[in-house]
Amino acid sequence: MKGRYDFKEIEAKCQKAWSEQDLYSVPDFSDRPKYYCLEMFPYPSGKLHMGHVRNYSIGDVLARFKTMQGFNVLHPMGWDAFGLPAENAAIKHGALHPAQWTYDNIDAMRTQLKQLGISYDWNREVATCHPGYYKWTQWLFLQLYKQGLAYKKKAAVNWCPSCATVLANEQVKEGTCERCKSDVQKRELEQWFFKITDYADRLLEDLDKLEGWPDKVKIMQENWIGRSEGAEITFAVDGMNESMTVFTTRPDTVFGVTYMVLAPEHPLVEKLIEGKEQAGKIRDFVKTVRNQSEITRTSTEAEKIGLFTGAYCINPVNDEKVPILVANYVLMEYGTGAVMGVPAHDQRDFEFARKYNLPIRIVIQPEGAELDPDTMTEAYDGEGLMVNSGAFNGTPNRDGIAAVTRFLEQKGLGRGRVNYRLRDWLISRQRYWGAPIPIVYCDKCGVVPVPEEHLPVMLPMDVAFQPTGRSPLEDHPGFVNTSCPNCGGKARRETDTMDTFMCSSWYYYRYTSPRDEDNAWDHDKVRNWLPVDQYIGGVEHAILHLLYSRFFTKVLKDINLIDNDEPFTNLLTQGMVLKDGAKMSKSKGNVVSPEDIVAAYGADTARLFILFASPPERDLEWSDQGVEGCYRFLNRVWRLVEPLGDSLSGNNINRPATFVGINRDMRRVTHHTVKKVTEDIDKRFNFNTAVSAIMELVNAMYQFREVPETDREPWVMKEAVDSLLLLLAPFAPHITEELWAKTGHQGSIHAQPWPAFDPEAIVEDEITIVIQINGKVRDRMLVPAEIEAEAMKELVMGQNRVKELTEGKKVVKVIAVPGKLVNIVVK
RNA sequence: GCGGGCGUGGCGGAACGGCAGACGCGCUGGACUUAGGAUCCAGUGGGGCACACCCGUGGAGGUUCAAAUCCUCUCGCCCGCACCA
Repeated sequence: MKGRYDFKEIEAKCQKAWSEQDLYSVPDFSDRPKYYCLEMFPYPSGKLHMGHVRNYSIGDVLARFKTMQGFNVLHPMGWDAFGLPAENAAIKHGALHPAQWTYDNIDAMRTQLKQLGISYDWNREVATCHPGYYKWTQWLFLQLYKQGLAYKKKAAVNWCPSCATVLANEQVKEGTCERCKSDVQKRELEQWFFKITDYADRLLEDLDKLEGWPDKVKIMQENWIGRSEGAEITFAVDGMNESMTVFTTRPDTVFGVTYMVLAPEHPLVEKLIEGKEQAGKIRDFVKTVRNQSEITRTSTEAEKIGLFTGAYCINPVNDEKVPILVANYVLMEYGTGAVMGVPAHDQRDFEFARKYNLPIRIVIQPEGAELDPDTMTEAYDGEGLMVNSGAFNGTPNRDGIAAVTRFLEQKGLGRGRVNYRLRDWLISRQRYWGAPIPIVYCDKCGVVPVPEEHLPVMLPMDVAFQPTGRSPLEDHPGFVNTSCPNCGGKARRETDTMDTFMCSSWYYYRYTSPRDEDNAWDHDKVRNWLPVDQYIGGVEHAILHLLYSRFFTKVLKDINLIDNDEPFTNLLTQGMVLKDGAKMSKSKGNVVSPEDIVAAYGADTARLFILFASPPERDLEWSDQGVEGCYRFLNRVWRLVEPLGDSLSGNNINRPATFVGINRDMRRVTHHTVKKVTEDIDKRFNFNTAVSAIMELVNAMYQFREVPETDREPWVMKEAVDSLLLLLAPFAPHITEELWAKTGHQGSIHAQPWPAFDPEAIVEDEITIVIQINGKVRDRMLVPAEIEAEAMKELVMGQNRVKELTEGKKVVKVIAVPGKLVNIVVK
């Protein structure tokens, strides 16, 4: 027995060599076709977790595979390095600056990634908290500002009391902060927004172009954008020079309006109640609702409460006077903040009307049934003919939608309108550790964007971190006080920083020009590399990061900074890593540390297990015994290949003219494995079955080795060994590199071309087919592989066993599937 | 409530509508050993003396010569959204 598999030594040696040779650096332009393989960059939280290992192992297999297939592969890594944890750590540990904390973590995690042997081009590393990066984040803000896509407005926004900052809608999950789970509150604040709603339609329509994205993600984005077609209708307030406009998807039911409802925050409320006896009660109600957290406010179970304002408005289609209410279930943020109540045909309105004894009027009558407002138990939202609707009586309601809209348009009281659930992206954050918004406020000139040549607006390092709930920047006079770029007078800087999702919306462009000091990126390089061919990451970003990135890309295309209109051609969303059926977490105490696994078994084993245990989209159940199994497999490979040394590398190994018997069989397995592994990686991302196939190859090679030496062709063994190492290389890059050298090859295995299979070698002479009688397997037989259906039938019907089993029965039908089976249907 | 996904051995998981359970783990037996938690060989869905045969992919129907796979209904679990007018 020669040397054993010493993964520690091998992995350290390989990583050193790769680094010294700069093996994974990639030129921007090449004769080879380009392939951009990208994994979502991590937040440098401290150390890698198994989810990272899975994400980056998947990406690395693809990157190495595509490189071996002859592509010029861009495979970069960086750090989503601005964010709250750094700042919270500073508040907690006083002495540690967020920058220090972040860069320490980056160093630790970079080391870990290198220990995993991931083939990144580290020359392109970026960190979003570096001034050389956030200069361009700020620059991009200015570009959006120039386009009128960045604006400031006062609005009721989501406030997380624990994170002490506002949040975008996308960052609120079920009324709670997606980061810390605190109940989110509503606050009336002036904040910076990006006009993502301007792109709602394009973001929606272009989902159809994304054939390489999982349907699940596309559906989630579609639902999030939430397009709905309908109409806006304006109702005059009775006796006042005011009006209220509602959005409805059912203008065909407008004759059924029996009341109107305003959101508590609606500006009209105060005007309507002023001087009325209800005023006090309503003001109290509005106050109570406003103080409710998002979660109680929007819960489906929350009781619907409404109060009559004392005011009425006039239904424009029939001049009826209907009461105006204020109710907690109407949201100011959606539509116009006001709705019309049609209890007969909307379930919510129905329940509300029953509760408050509001009239119910049928205006859509289904065919073959008679709705009765007094006896109906739920709203009817199906189709039918319009009734009680004046000139529209008898119109099918589907036609009525357009007809009523047209009628209102003619009278100037309404118009067709498309509404979106998507709201503008709130990007201000009242926190320190982020990119400062490059805006200055001047008493004379107002809001002034920082001139591009003044960028970056540096984030000061000398700030005090106190849990005050205010951004430390506010208390930093040196930062706040500045001069107006316009008039030179005294001015104040914006002290809010940008949402970190802004930093991550464009990093994949920066990788093409990571050190460019004069441009966010080089246009030619971006044109060459983008879009990303394969993007890999967790499904938790289905809406957030992936929607923002699509938005950014469309804006950048519109201002001719890039040519692509979608950022990511193909998307792979990997499943979670579970232990004992649950997500790994400190609180559950079921965390398996990548460091421990790498120390005990090596990076190759860790990678192999994670790829073998489950297909990538599915959740993966961690198994220590499964890891053991992969470690055993690599040892098995080692024991098979290592003792051969360079015995197969000499010139004395000649290719035989023909292959017969056991040699032919071995070759068939080798070439079949090449075919299977290639297809599993390339077409299906089924790394688990690819690894299985490689294991089968190894099993076959062990069998082959047992054959007397006189019967074996060394050339066949050499072919099998070379193929095995090449196929395994993307999965287990270190052991294969070492064995590649030991078996007498020159150069890195990772620079070799991917093996091709010979279709001739896979061809079988004879195959076993299945004989079924009435669909049940009854026998098998060996037939020539190329046999036709008719000949197959004849052969099968001549079998003794078939004769026995069909004796005395009537053969109704015989189905023959060449290469597979014959099914005899008997009675 | 709406939308999406998933249910296959003891476990992770394989199966272009065509042999259910590849591969791995675990388990059982054997070999080699001072030893075995190394390695190698054999077996391993259930029933059954059986290499006959029967049953078997959450459940109930259906389509088909043939269904884990397609269709309908149903149960269970997971994920996303959630008063969106």
